[in-house]
Amino acid sequence: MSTDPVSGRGGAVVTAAAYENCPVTGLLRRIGDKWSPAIIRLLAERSYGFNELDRSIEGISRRMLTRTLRALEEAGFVSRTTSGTPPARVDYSLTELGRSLREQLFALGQWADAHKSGL
Amino acid sequence: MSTDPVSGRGGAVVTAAAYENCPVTGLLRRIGDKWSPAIIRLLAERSYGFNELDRSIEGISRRMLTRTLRALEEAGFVSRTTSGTPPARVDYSLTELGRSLREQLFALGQWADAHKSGL
DNA sequence: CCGTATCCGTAACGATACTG
DNA sequence: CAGTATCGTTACGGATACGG
Repeated sequence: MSTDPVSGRGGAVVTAAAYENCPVTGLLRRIGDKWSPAIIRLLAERSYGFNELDRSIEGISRRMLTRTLRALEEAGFVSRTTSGTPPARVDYSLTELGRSLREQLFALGQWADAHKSGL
Repeated sequence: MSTDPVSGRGGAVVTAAAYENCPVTGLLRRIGDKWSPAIIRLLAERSYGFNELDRSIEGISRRMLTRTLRALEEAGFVSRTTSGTPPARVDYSLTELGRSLREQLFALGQWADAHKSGL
């Protein structure tokens, strides 16, 4: 049985404790920020350097790029590997978990595209 | 071909215009707020009244319940039907689109449960 | 029973300048 | 190339009180 309130097996009341630990809610809040989808989408094809990502996502600031990458890394979706002395080269890529997540988002995208709602 | 940047067919650069119109991003930001998942989860089983929802979701305020319901209604996921004179009775339930979304979230929940990441 | 109005604190985000 | 530091603005969310 799932511990997930959103999976619908927690009784008739959504308790605060169960909701905080809900995997779906946690996931949605993590990738529901402004830039995570764009980063995941790009890294799905190949690995990127920092400035390269910056240039590839119109409108993002380096500050938010750093913060979002760190968050995705902490969640286990993105891996960061350093290489070389100055000029430093850093490689960002999706982990196995990240690629798995990406497939889920792709499926969600198929659905969203088919069911254009009030967006 | 999808217009969705996250679906991965928009070229090597994520433009601001394409990103704003991205169905996945829009969807994630809409249901990635604090209370939408809880509401959707409850309404998936049956329809609820306002105060009934309020009591069923521990920690939510009436203010946020109202705002979240309005947003979900505007997106087409929730329907709101009034009935009767004071004391007014209002029924909230999932639309067909909302039930469809719920299934997607359920699938996402299965995945999240199976791939416990750094939550 | 079903909300709205107001106020306030926190967190997200953006702009800019600076560093190894 | 790959970031950090600082500052200001805006969005999100909670508390409380009031009205239909």
